[in-house]
Amino acid sequence: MQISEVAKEFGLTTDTLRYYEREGLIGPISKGENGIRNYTEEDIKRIQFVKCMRAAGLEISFLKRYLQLFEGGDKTVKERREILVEQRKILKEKLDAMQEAYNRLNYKIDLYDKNILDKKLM
Amino acid sequence: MQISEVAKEFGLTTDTLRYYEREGLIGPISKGENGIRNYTEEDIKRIQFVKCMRAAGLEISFLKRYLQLFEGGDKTVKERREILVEQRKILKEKLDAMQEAYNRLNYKIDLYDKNILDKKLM
DNA sequence: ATATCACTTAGAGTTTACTTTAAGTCAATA
DNA sequence: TATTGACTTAAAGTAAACTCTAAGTGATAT
Repeated sequence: MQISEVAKEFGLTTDTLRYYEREGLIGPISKGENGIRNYTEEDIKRIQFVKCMRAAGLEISFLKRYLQLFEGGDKTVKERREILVEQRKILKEKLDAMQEAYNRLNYKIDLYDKNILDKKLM
Repeated sequence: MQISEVAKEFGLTTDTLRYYEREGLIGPISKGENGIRNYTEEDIKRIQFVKCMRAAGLEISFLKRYLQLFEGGDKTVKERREILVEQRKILKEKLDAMQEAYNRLNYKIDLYDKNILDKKLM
Protein backbone atom coordinates (compact mmCIF):
# COMPACT_ATOMS: atom_id res chain seq x y z
CA MET A 1 0.00 0.00 0.00
CA GLN A 2 1.35 3.37 -1.01
CA ILE A 3 1.66 6.38 1.26
CA SER A 4 -1.15 8.37 -0.34
CA GLU A 5 -3.58 5.47 0.04
CA VAL A 6 -2.66 5.03 3.67
CA ALA A 7 -3.00 8.77 4.22
CA LYS A 8 -6.43 8.75 2.66
CA GLU A 9 -7.58 5.74 4.63
CA PHE A 10 -6.66 7.32 7.94
CA GLY A 11 -7.37 10.95 7.18
CA LEU A 12 -3.73 11.84 7.70
CA THR A 13 -1.44 13.68 5.32
CA THR A 14 1.54 12.01 3.71
CA ASP A 15 3.67 14.54 5.56
CA THR A 16 2.30 13.31 8.85
CA LEU A 17 2.98 9.70 7.97
CA ARG A 18 6.56 10.48 7.06
CA TYR A 19 6.85 12.58 10.20
CA TYR A 20 5.64 9.66 12.36
CA GLU A 21 8.19 7.45 10.69
CA ARG A 22 10.99 9.97 11.29
CA GLU A 23 9.97 10.12 14.93
CA GLY A 24 10.11 6.35 15.22
CA LEU A 25 6.41 5.79 15.86
CA ILE A 26 6.07 3.58 12.85
CA GLY A 27 8.33 1.73 10.45
CA PRO A 28 10.87 2.05 9.10
CA ILE A 29 8.59 1.29 6.21
CA SER A 30 10.20 -0.91 3.58
CA LYS A 31 10.77 0.60 0.16
CA GLY A 32 10.76 -0.77 -3.38
CA GLU A 33 13.66 -0.34 -5.79
CA ASN A 34 12.29 3.05 -6.74
CA GLY A 35 12.64 4.15 -3.12
CA ILE A 36 8.88 4.32 -2.67
CA ARG A 37 7.33 3.21 0.61
CA ASN A 38 5.25 0.09 0.66
CA TYR A 39 3.10 -0.27 3.78
CA THR A 40 2.39 -3.79 5.04
CA GLU A 41 -0.66 -4.92 7.01
CA GLU A 42 1.47 -4.76 10.16
CA ASP A 43 2.37 -1.16 9.38
CA ILE A 44 -1.29 -0.34 8.87
CA LYS A 45 -2.27 -1.83 12.22
CA ARG A 46 0.36 0.18 13.92
CA ILE A 47 -0.79 3.37 12.25
CA GLN A 48 -4.29 2.57 13.37
CA PHE A 49 -3.11 2.29 16.94
CA VAL A 50 -1.09 5.49 16.72
CA LYS A 51 -3.99 7.36 15.19
CA CYS A 52 -6.39 6.22 17.86
CA MET A 53 -4.02 7.24 20.64
CA ARG A 54 -3.10 10.56 19.04
CA ALA A 55 -6.76 11.39 18.56
CA ALA A 56 -7.10 10.92 22.30
CA GLY A 57 -4.23 13.33 22.87
CA LEU A 58 -1.52 10.88 23.92
CA GLU A 59 1.86 12.38 23.24
CA ILE A 60 4.20 11.37 20.45
CA SER A 61 6.98 10.88 22.99
CA PHE A 62 4.91 8.37 24.94
CA LEU A 63 3.88 6.47 21.83
CA LYS A 64 7.47 6.38 20.69
CA ARG A 65 8.62 4.95 24.00
CA TYR A 66 5.82 2.41 24.15
CA LEU A 67 6.35 1.20 20.62
CA GLN A 68 10.08 0.92 21.13
CA LEU A 69 9.47 -1.21 24.22
CA PHE A 70 7.16 -3.31 22.13
CA GLU A 71 10.03 -4.00 19.75
CA GLY A 72 12.08 -5.04 22.77
CA GLY A 73 9.93 -8.15 23.26
CA ASP A 74 8.70 -9.93 26.38
CA LYS A 75 11.29 -8.57 28.75
CA THR A 76 9.67 -5.12 28.45
CA VAL A 77 6.20 -6.27 29.44
CA LYS A 78 6.33 -4.91 32.97
CA GLU A 79 7.41 -1.47 31.91
CA ARG A 80 4.91 -1.43 29.08
CA ARG A 81 2.09 -2.17 31.45
CA GLU A 82 3.26 0.58 33.78
CA ILE A 83 3.26 3.25 31.14
CA LEU A 84 -0.10 2.16 29.82
CA VAL A 85 -1.55 2.52 33.32
CA GLU A 86 0.07 5.93 33.65
CA GLN A 87 -1.38 7.08 30.33
CA ARG A 88 -4.78 5.69 31.22
CA LYS A 89 -4.80 7.82 34.33
CA ILE A 90 -3.93 10.96 32.39
CA LEU A 91 -6.59 10.10 29.83
CA LYS A 92 -9.22 9.49 32.50
CA GLU A 93 -8.59 12.91 34.02
CA LYS A 94 -8.93 14.57 30.64
CA LEU A 95 -12.09 12.62 29.89
CA ASP A 96 -13.64 13.77 33.14
CA ALA A 97 -12.72 17.40 32.51
CA MET A 98 -14.17 17.17 29.04
CA GLN A 99 -17.33 15.54 30.24
CA GLU A 100 -17.78 18.39 32.69
CA ALA A 101 -17.33 20.99 29.96
CA TYR A 102 -19.68 19.03 27.72
CA ASN A 103 -22.38 19.00 30.38
CA ARG A 104 -21.89 22.69 30.91
CA LEU A 105 -22.26 23.41 27.22
CA ASN A 106 -25.38 21.28 27.09
CA TYR A 107 -26.87 23.10 30.00
CA LYS A 108 -26.07 26.48 28.50
CA ILE A 109 -27.47 25.60 25.08
CA ASP A 110 -30.58 24.35 26.81
CA LEU A 111 -31.03 27.74 28.43
CA TYR A 112 -30.71 29.44 25.06
CA ASP A 113 -33.28 27.05 23.63
CA LYS A 114 -35.69 27.90 26.40
CA ASN A 115 -35.10 31.57 25.72
CA ILE A 116 -33.75 32.13 29.17
CA LEU A 117 -31.49 34.99 28.32
CA ASP A 118 -29.73 35.15 31.64
CA LYS A 119 -26.91 37.53 32.20
CA LYS A 120 -24.74 34.91 33.78
CA LEU A 121 -21.91 33.30 31.90
CA MET A 122 -22.94 29.91 33.19
CA MET B 1 -8.55 39.23 45.19
CA GLN B 2 -4.97 39.46 44.03
CA ILE B 3 -3.51 37.69 41.04
CA SER B 4 -1.46 35.18 43.02
CA GLU B 5 -4.50 34.12 45.04
CA VAL B 6 -6.56 33.65 41.90
CA ALA B 7 -3.71 31.71 40.32
CA LYS B 8 -3.47 29.45 43.33
CA GLU B 9 -7.22 28.87 43.51
CA PHE B 10 -7.40 27.75 39.91
CA GLY B 11 -4.05 26.05 39.53
CA LEU B 12 -2.99 28.55 36.90
CA THR B 13 0.12 30.69 36.89
CA THR B 14 -0.01 34.45 37.19
CA ASP B 15 1.55 34.54 33.74
CA THR B 16 -1.35 32.60 32.33
CA LEU B 17 -3.89 34.90 33.97
CA ARG B 18 -2.21 37.98 32.51
CA TYR B 19 -1.98 36.20 29.18
CA TYR B 20 -5.71 35.46 29.20
CA GLU B 21 -6.37 39.10 29.94
CA ARG B 22 -4.09 40.24 27.12
CA GLU B 23 -5.96 37.93 24.79
CA GLY B 24 -9.28 39.39 25.88
CA LEU B 25 -10.65 36.23 27.52
CA ILE B 26 -11.06 37.98 30.83
CA GLY B 27 -11.07 41.51 32.14
CA PRO B 28 -9.71 44.04 31.74
CA ILE B 29 -9.24 43.53 35.44
CA SER B 30 -9.54 46.76 37.43
CA LYS B 31 -6.43 47.93 39.19
CA GLY B 32 -5.79 49.84 42.42
CA GLU B 33 -3.76 53.05 42.60
CA ASN B 34 -0.62 50.97 42.81
CA GLY B 35 -1.50 49.44 39.45
CA ILE B 36 -2.15 46.05 41.03
CA ARG B 37 -4.98 43.89 39.70
CA ASN B 38 -7.99 43.33 41.89
CA TYR B 39 -10.21 40.46 40.74
CA THR B 40 -13.94 40.74 41.41
CA GLU B 41 -16.38 37.86 41.91
CA GLU B 42 -17.50 38.36 38.30
CA ASP B 43 -13.90 38.03 37.12
CA ILE B 44 -13.52 34.86 39.15
CA LYS B 45 -16.62 33.29 37.62
CA ARG B 46 -15.37 34.06 34.18
CA ILE B 47 -11.98 32.54 34.92
CA GLN B 48 -13.78 29.46 36.18
CA PHE B 49 -15.65 29.17 32.91
CA VAL B 50 -12.51 29.73 30.87
CA LYS B 51 -10.59 27.17 32.88
CA CYS B 52 -13.28 24.55 32.48
CA MET B 53 -13.45 25.07 28.73
CA ARG B 54 -9.68 25.21 28.27
CA ALA B 55 -9.31 21.98 30.23
CA ALA B 56 -11.63 20.44 27.68
CA GLY B 57 -9.43 21.71 24.87
CA LEU B 58 -11.64 24.52 23.54
CA GLU B 59 -9.50 27.06 21.78
CA ILE B 60 -8.57 30.47 23.08
CA SER B 61 -9.86 32.02 19.85
CA PHE B 62 -13.30 30.50 20.35
CA LEU B 63 -13.48 31.58 23.98
CA LYS B 64 -12.42 35.05 23.02
CA ARG B 65 -15.14 35.29 20.41
CA TYR B 66 -17.80 33.86 22.66
CA LEU B 67 -16.95 36.14 25.55
CA GLN B 68 -16.86 39.18 23.31
CA LEU B 69 -20.33 38.29 22.04
CA PHE B 70 -21.41 37.98 25.63
CA GLU B 71 -20.32 41.56 26.20
CA GLY B 72 -22.45 42.51 23.22
CA GLY B 73 -25.64 41.73 25.10
CA ASP B 74 -28.93 40.18 24.02
CA LYS B 75 -28.59 40.93 20.32
CA THR B 76 -25.77 38.36 20.14
CA VAL B 77 -27.78 35.51 21.62
CA LYS B 78 -28.41 33.75 18.34
CA GLU B 79 -24.79 33.73 17.30
CA ARG B 80 -23.69 32.71 20.76
CA ARG B 81 -25.97 29.72 20.69
CA GLU B 82 -24.67 28.75 17.27
CA ILE B 83 -21.05 28.74 18.30
CA LEU B 84 -21.82 26.84 21.47
CA VAL B 85 -23.51 24.16 19.40
CA GLU B 86 -20.56 24.07 17.04
CA GLN B 87 -18.12 23.68 19.92
CA ARG B 88 -20.27 21.03 21.53
CA LYS B 89 -20.08 19.01 18.33
CA ILE B 90 -16.31 19.26 18.22
CA LEU B 91 -16.12 18.34 21.88
CA LYS B 92 -18.42 15.35 21.43
CA GLU B 93 -16.23 14.00 18.66
CA LYS B 94 -13.14 14.34 20.81
CA LEU B 95 -14.90 12.71 23.73
CA ASP B 96 -15.85 9.74 21.61
CA ALA B 97 -12.32 9.36 20.25
CA MET B 98 -10.96 9.53 23.76
CA GLN B 99 -13.45 7.02 25.06
CA GLU B 100 -12.38 4.64 22.32
CA ALA B 101 -8.72 5.05 23.22
CA TYR B 102 -9.57 4.65 26.89
CA ASN B 103 -11.39 1.39 26.24
CA ARG B 104 -8.50 0.17 24.16
CA LEU B 105 -6.02 0.97 26.92
CA ASN B 106 -8.23 -0.80 29.45
CA TYR B 107 -8.44 -3.85 27.28
CA LYS B 108 -4.71 -3.94 26.73
CA ILE B 109 -3.88 -3.48 30.41
CA ASP B 110 -6.32 -6.26 31.16
CA LEU B 111 -4.39 -8.57 28.85
CA TYR B 112 -1.16 -7.70 30.62
CA ASP B 113 -2.81 -8.41 33.96
CA LYS B 114 -3.93 -11.79 32.74
CA ASN B 115 -0.40 -12.47 31.55
CA ILE B 116 -1.52 -12.85 28.02
CA LEU B 117 1.68 -11.69 26.39
CA ASP B 118 0.39 -11.52 22.89
CA LYS B 119 2.52 -10.26 20.09
CA LYS B 120 -0.14 -8.01 18.77
CA LEU B 121 -0.11 -4.29 19.36
CA MET B 122 -3.78 -4.34 20.15
C1' DA C 1 8.83 15.10 -26.19
C1' DT C 2 6.91 17.56 -22.73
C1' DA C 3 3.98 18.07 -19.09
C1' DT C 4 1.78 16.23 -15.09
C1' DC C 5 1.65 13.56 -11.07
C1' DA C 6 3.17 10.78 -7.19
C1' DC C 7 6.80 9.98 -4.92
C1' DT C 8 11.56 11.14 -2.52
C1' DT C 9 14.75 14.09 0.84
C1' DA C 10 16.48 17.58 4.29
C1' DG C 11 15.41 21.26 6.50
C1' DA C 12 12.84 25.51 7.41
C1' DG C 13 8.44 27.49 8.86
C1' DT C 14 3.88 27.64 11.38
C1' DT C 15 0.41 27.43 15.04
C1' DT C 16 -1.23 27.33 19.68
C1' DA C 17 -0.71 28.25 24.18
C1' DC C 18 1.81 29.45 27.07
C1' DT C 19 6.43 30.80 29.66
C1' DT C 20 10.43 33.32 30.44
C1' DT C 21 13.23 37.44 30.50
C1' DA C 22 14.54 42.01 31.50
C1' DA C 23 13.72 45.98 33.69
C1' DG C 24 11.18 48.30 36.90
C1' DT C 25 7.89 49.88 41.19
C1' DC C 26 6.54 49.52 45.84
C1' DA C 27 5.84 47.86 50.62
C1' DA C 28 7.49 45.31 54.46
C1' DT C 29 10.90 43.11 57.12
C1' DA C 30 16.12 42.07 59.01
C1' DT D 1 19.47 50.85 54.93
C1' DA D 2 19.33 46.81 52.38
C1' DT D 3 17.10 43.06 50.72
C1' DT D 4 13.18 40.29 49.99
C1' DG D 5 8.92 39.42 47.79
C1' DA D 6 4.80 40.58 45.10
C1' DC D 7 3.49 43.06 41.75
C1' DT D 8 3.97 45.65 36.91
C1' DT D 9 5.22 45.87 31.55
C1' DA D 10 6.59 44.62 26.66
C1' DA D 11 8.64 41.48 24.17
C1' DA D 12 11.28 37.43 23.23
C1' DG D 13 11.52 32.43 23.77
C1' DT D 14 9.75 27.58 24.00
C1' DA D 15 7.45 22.98 23.17
C1' DA D 16 4.65 19.96 20.54
C1' DA D 17 2.99 18.53 16.43
C1' DC D 18 2.78 19.15 12.44
C1' DT D 19 3.21 21.49 7.59
C1' DC D 20 5.51 23.44 3.93
C1' DT D 21 9.39 24.38 0.69
C1' DA D 22 12.87 23.38 -2.50
C1' DA D 23 14.99 20.37 -5.30
C1' DG D 24 14.95 16.12 -7.36
C1' DT D 25 13.48 11.19 -9.55
C1' DG D 26 10.67 8.32 -12.31
C1' DA D 27 6.34 6.75 -14.61
C1' DT D 28 2.46 7.84 -17.32
C1' DA D 29 -0.69 10.79 -20.29
C1' DT D 30 -1.10 14.30 -24.43
